[in-house]
Amino acid sequence: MGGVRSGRMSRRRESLLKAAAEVFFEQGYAAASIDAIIERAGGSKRNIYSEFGNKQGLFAAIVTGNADKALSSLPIDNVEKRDLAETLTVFGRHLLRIYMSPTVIGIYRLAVTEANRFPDLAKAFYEQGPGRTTIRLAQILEEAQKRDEIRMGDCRHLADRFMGMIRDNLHLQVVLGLRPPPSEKEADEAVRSAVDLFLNGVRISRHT
Amino acid sequence: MGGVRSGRMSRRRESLLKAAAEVFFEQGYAAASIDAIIERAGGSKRNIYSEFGNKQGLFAAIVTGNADKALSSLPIDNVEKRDLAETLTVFGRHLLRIYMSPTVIGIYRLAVTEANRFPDLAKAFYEQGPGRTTIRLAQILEEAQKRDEIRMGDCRHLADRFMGMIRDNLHLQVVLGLRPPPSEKEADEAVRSAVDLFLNGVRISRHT
DNA sequence: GGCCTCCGGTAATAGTCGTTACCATTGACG
DNA sequence: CGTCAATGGTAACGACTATTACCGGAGGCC
Repeated sequence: MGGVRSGRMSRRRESLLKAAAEVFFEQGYAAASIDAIIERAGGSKRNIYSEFGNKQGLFAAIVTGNADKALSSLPIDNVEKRDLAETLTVFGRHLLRIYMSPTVIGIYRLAVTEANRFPDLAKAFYEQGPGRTTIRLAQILEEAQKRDEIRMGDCRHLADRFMGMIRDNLHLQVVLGLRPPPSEKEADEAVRSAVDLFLNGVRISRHT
Repeated sequence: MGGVRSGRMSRRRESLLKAAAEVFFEQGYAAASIDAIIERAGGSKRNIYSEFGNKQGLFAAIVTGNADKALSSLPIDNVEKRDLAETLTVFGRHLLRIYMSPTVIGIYRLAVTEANRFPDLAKAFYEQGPGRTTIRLAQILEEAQKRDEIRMGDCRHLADRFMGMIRDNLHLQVVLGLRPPPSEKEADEAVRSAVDLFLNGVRISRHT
C-alpha cells in the first residue's frame, strides 16, 4: 500500500465529494439520493459506504470540508497601518465575495435547512464563518477605538451590524435564487456604501 | 349543505394546516411525511387528499397562508409627523419582532430550502416580506431627504442596509437554531443601536 | 507464476412514502 | 323509518431509497 493507492483513493474521494456536493446543494439532504450521486461521480455505491460509512458521513465530510476551504481565509492580516475606512472596505469586499460564492451559498442553504437534523453542523458553520469573522472585526474596531477614531460602544455589536449590512437583502435574494451573485462592480459599490454608512451615518452633519 | 358543513370543513382544514406547518417547519418538505402530519392532526390521509389534492397543494397552502398572515402587516402607517429616529425605531422593532417569530423563521427556512423546487414560493416570500418592507422604508427615507434630515443617496440601497442591520447575525443565529429569539429587552437594544448607527455612524464627530 | 487479499459492481433486502381503491359509517332527506 | 350520498378510515400498490450480501477480477507478496 502507500503512495499509489492513497493517491487513487484521495482522487476518488475528491470526485465523490464534488459530485455529492453538487447533488446536496441542488436537492437538499433528504431528497438527495445516493444513486444520483453515483450517477454523477461514476463508480459504485460500495465506494461511498467504504469511504464515508453512510449518508450522514458523506454529508458531514462535504460540509466541514467545504466550510473549511471557503471560510477559513480571514480577510485581514496586517493592515493595521491603513486607514480604517480602507480596512473596512477591504474586509467587506472579501467578506462579500466569500458570502456570494456558489459554494458558500450552497452550504448556507444546507446549514439553514438541516439545522434541526444536524445541530453540530450549524454550529460549526457559524463559528468557522460569520462567528470568527465577527470576532476579528470586533478586534479591529477596538483598536480603532483606542486610537480615538470611532466612538465608544460594544464593538461586538458594531461588528454584527456591519456584517448585517454587508449581507443585506442582496445575500437574501441570492440565497432565494431571485438574482445572480453581484458583479465585481455591484459588490464594490455595495461595500463602499456600507462602509460610508457605518462610518458617517445618514444624518446631515450640523457643521456643514 | 352550507354553514354547518363548511364550518366543520374549515375547522378540520385549519387543524390540518396547523399540524402540517409544524411538521414541515421541523422536517423540511422532503422529509415531512403525510403520515407524520396525520399522526399529529388526527383523522386520516384521505382528508388531506380531498382537501388539498396532494402534498404540494398542502405545502403551498401553508406557505402562502402563513406568509400572508405574518408578513402582511406593515409597521408604519401614519407616523410621518414623528421624529425620523423614532420612526425608524418603531419600524425596526416591528420588523425584528416579525422576523424572529417562530412562524416566519419556519417559513424563512422553507423558502431558502425549497428555492430550487418551488421558485415561485421564494419569490412570493421575498416580495410580500422583505421586498415590500424595503420599498416602504425607502419611501420614508425619501421623505426625510426632502425635509433635509438626511443626506442624499439611493434610498433603496439605504433601506437595504437598514434591513440588513436589523436582521444581522442575530437573525442568522436564530435561523441556525444556535440561540433562542431575543427577549424584548435585547430586541429593543439591538434596534436602538442599529438606528443610532444608521443615523450617526461611528466616526467621532470633528466638532466635539 | 501461484496464492491471497482487497476492491468494485450487481443485485437483493427491508423499510418508507405518496397516492388510491375499497368498505363501513354517518347524517340528511323524503 | 328507509334510501342515498358523502365522508372517514384501513389496507393495498407501486415506486424509491439506504444499506448490505455476494461474487468476479485485479493487483501485491512470496
